[in-house]
Amino acid sequence: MERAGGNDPSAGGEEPELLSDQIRNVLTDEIASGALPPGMGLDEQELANRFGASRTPVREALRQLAVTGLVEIRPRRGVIVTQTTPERIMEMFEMSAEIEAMCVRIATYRITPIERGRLIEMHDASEALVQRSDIDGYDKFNREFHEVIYGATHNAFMAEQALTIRNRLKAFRRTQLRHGSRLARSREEHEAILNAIAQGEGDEASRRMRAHMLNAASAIGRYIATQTRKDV
Amino acid sequence: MERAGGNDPSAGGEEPELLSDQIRNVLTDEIASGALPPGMGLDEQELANRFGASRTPVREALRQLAVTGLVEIRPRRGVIVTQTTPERIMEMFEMSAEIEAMCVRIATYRITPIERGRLIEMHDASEALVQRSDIDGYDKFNREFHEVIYGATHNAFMAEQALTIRNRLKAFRRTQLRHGSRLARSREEHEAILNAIAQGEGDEASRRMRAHMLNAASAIGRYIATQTRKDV
DNA sequence: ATTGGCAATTTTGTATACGATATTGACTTT
DNA sequence: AAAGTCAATATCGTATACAAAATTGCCAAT
Repeated sequence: MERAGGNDPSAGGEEPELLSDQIRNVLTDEIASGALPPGMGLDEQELANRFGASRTPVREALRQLAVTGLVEIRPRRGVIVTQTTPERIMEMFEMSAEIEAMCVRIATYRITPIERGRLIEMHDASEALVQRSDIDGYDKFNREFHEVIYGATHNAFMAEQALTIRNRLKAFRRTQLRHGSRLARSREEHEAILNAIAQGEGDEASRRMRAHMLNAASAIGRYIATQTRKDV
Repeated sequence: MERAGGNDPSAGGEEPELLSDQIRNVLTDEIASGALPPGMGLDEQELANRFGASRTPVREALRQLAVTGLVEIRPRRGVIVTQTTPERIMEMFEMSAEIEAMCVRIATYRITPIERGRLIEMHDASEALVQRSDIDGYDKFNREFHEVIYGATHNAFMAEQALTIRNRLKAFRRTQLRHGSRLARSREEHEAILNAIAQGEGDEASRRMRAHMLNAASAIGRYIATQTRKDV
């Protein structure tokens, strides 16, 4: 999606940060983090006051979030944080798993030695994180690991889409790797994937990636099943 | 993307059509159809005059289109229709092919007899369209055919995403099936896919779908390669 | 003739204003 | 007492107003 869902203040061009963009980014984070829970109504004037701005940039931000699906706009009835049912969350996780599987399959056939080297290097370094049970550190590594794979598809559009979907799931992945055991398992799965890549077995890498993603998702799924029951 | 890129005036709820939504839909179509060519600047006041509205709803529409990637906003420097390079178009086609392949694979394992019956029925009816060389008719059938497959994944989120990507490629698929021969070939490929589905061979259906999509894309690719060279 | 800088103009980004629709609460009626 | 109706209020959608930044055109200087 271009620089869309974009928290992308990089891109050398040195573009000015518009108020509406800042507001959009803050709201994105707050929704993803759960600070603004699903179903909560978002009053334009109220948000405007909070940000010290007028309704105009707030409105623009909300409209953009609606395209992403983060909020829902009912004409003349206000904006609410999208209520995501457990079923839909599971659908999103499945989609995410399939996308990752797709990416790794293509990446297997196109990855360069340099990229593969970087993956292996990152993977090696991750062992220390597991032993330290450094959850936040592993989380960061994990994200980068998957992003390198996106890049190795050498299809920028695909990489963007994959990242967009992954980001969209961030809100629900929050509670994910909170067990050290999952950390170690995750790393083993990464290794299995890397082996398949090294042997040029795209389909096998794809299957292992799908399993990897669904393993991660199932833990969350059990949590969500109990957690979101309240507002369904 | 929810009801995002959404020309979706259905959804029983009977929501009022906002000016900003109407403008967004019109602009979407005009960009997709090429009436607003890539690189063209979009002046807010000018558009407002054209639609007999003020700048406010026009701005909201443009901001939403930017999220989709149809237009590009350079802060304080105006809005232009996104310049899509031939490379990127090919990337989008590849992504589309992979998504379709992914969907049909999952659909193979989950499709209901009723859904399969509908696919076969549509496929049978399409023979007449081929013989008549009814390109527009076949185009419509083709879209529905693929949408039924999306639905058969029984993953609404996946179906939405697939449709969003497909719609986004509409602009570049315009010149596609302009040869009767491609029409017949397309139908044969559909049949091969249906056979794989019938036998429960998800991976095979997936491969055939990928080939089907890439066949369609390659014809366009050759066209685009010559056509878009002007503005690169 | 070309390039550099400056002023005028245009256009964007944000703020404010206004009309219309939905929501809320009280009151009446059964 | 419960339900329906109507008025008051609040909030949304759009229009207009204003300030800041970028583009454009002109003039001068090399």
